[in-house]
Amino acid sequence: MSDNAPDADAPTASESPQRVASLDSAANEAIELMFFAYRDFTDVADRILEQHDLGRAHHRALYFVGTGQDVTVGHLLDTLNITKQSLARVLRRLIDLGLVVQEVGAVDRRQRLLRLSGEGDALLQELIDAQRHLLREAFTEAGTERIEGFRRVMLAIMNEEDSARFNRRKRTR
Amino acid sequence: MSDNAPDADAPTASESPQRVASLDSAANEAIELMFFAYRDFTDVADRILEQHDLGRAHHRALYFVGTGQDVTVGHLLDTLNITKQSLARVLRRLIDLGLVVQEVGAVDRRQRLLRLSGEGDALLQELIDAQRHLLREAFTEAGTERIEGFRRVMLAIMNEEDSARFNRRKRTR
DNA sequence: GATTTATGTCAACAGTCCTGACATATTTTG
DNA sequence: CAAAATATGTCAGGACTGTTGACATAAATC
Repeated sequence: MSDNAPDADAPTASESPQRVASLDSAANEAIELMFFAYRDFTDVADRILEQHDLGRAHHRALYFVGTGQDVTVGHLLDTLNITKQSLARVLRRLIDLGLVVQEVGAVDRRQRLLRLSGEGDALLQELIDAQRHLLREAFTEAGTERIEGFRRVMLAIMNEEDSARFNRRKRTR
Repeated sequence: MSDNAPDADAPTASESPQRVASLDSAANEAIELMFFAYRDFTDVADRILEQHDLGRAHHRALYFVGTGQDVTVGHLLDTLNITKQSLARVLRRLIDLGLVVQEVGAVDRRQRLLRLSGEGDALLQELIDAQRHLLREAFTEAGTERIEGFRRVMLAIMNEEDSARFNRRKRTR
């Protein structure tokens, strides 16, 4: 049997059984953390959306239209990872409600540039405020020095495509 | 209650504008972190579920049946926050497929105690493995010393009911 | 001019969630 | 014990969001 005495600071590639086990149990716990935290995070927005008879799909479209610049239908399809038809239904509703407006692209006239109307922006801000408020309270409760740990882990959970997109979006703004 | 450095969460009169602003921008960023990380986290399970023609709802039911003990229909309704009808459909499918079995409660014979069959457990393990693997890699990539920050923030994002349930579940196992 | 690209739309189907009503068996309570 | 409460199951019907595949138009590109 191999010696598995607790070697708390063995820094090398040698993964001690304990270290792997604790990584596993942290990961097991994290499966549930993801479930419950995400549910409650979306719930605060859902409550607002309900009042406007909109769903999560509308929220997502509104969000990425409102926080991006020169967002086209194609960009949105890419970001949301849904089909044209799914998006079309959602976008149609938002446009009919006057929350999103379309403009013919200046450079490429096939494109439809999407942006929020005043009303659309007001709703989006309401949604963002609610989630931002929840997260701010969480950061304060957890201790602001823990934000970076949260942030790095969340980034690492994303696949490359998404973290790349994420950084691209961040840089752009 | 508070176990923090004096400076970490002094919510007193001295909230500097900078501090609030950086908290806000961290929270803004976190809105997107939640979206992308959760999507990619669920994606690894979705790919497996697809092969069995099951959806996320089945995954959740399977998960909480498999990781709990003496799980009843009522418990599941409570944990999942869905209606009886939604659960019934999902559970019916899992039972018909032989992944979940029911037993009449020993103490209360109105209850139906739910547990996984061998097949059900095998599938659940496959799902858990996939997500655990993703999370382990993320922890390693982010640095294991950051797990605690992630963990605390996620716990703080949850509402009280869920963090209480969460801790109850943990203790129970 | 032919092809590709960006967008829109139609039809049809699936999964998941909801509400409300009603039925049955069992336990608890007055 | 009879009545009320509880745990579960089921039916009807509606809403939202996602899918596939086909087809149409306008504009850009080769």
